[in-house]
Amino acid sequence: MAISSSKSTTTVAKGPDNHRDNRHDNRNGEIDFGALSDLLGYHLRRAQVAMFQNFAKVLDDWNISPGQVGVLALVKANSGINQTRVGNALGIDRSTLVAVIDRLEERDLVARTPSPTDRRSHALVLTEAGERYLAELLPQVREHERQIATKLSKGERATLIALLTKVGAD
Amino acid sequence: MAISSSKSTTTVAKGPDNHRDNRHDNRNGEIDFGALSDLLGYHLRRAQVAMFQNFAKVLDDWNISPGQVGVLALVKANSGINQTRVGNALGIDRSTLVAVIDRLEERDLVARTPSPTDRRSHALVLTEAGERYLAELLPQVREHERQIATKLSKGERATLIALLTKVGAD
DNA sequence: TTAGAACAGTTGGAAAGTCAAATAATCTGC
DNA sequence: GCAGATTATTTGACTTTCCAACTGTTCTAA
Repeated sequence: MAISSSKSTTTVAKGPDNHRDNRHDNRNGEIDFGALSDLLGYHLRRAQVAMFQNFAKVLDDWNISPGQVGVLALVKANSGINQTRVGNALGIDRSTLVAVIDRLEERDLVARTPSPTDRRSHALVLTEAGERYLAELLPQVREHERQIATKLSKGERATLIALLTKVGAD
Repeated sequence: MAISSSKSTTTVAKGPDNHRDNRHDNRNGEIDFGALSDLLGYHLRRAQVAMFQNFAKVLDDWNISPGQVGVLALVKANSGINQTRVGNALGIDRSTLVAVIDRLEERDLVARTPSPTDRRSHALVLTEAGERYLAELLPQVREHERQIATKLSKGERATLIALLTKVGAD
């Protein structure tokens, strides 16, 4: 466990009752990450937070989330794909996708067209506006990736993606 | 993210290399990942999804989320810490933390005690029950980590954490 | 051929996340 | 000493995510 927060007992309650004797004065000192510092899940989350914040900064004007970019890119590359397959590819529950696609449809970027072969499913396609929007969006997404990539060497980035793929494989 | 104690067989959003779901609807075969396949953000999300699903499987009985584990571990290691500092340490917005701690407080795992030095803030502490709960919980969290770690060599795991730390650094 | 299993999409309920704004307490600079 | 800035928490509106349950459609096996 990490660096001890050396300030421990300086301000332990002077009141009559201080049975909580493990309380530290934690206003200014270093935080002890305790069990967290060796957990992969914790570091994964921190990296994702940094990633998301940079995405939000670079794509501030675009009114779009990383998940929506995923949907647009996937529908572009697989025109006519259905919602369940999009969800599987992105690791998103199909029920989640309903509202996401609702919003993209409201913005006229994606359309639900009737599948020619299965009346249960919708064939998703990009609209003309969606094609144009994505064409202008992708360079910004790549700029975001480029900014994150400055934190790593080229080899490190490749290694990271390879290791993440191993962890992500089902 | 609702971890809730769902005993039922969870409908897992399958990964790109899982071909079992094409039993009767093979029309569209392979998915083209288009612009996504080279995006770090995409691979980060896939890894996190896999991580989360294993967490949910191993800690199914515990009715707790990864974020709640983070709060408990941090409060344990920094007794008396305030909410803002917990949020900063975990990369969670302070407003998000309000409801998270509300729930932990309802379950009598954490208590908001008055800070002896600042009447604006709450000094967070584990309750007795919270101490016991965390002591039993942590071995399960480590088992979850161990299962994920089987996908990587020991060196790969260390490399991955080091690279994620670089990406996550402010 | 048809009953039942499997599947696609949707809805509803909840947790977890964002940001903006409000309130209250503390700190700072003159 | 006090006005103004800053800080800590909370609330509210919203998005994203999950699961469970439901409708309607398609497939499969007796």
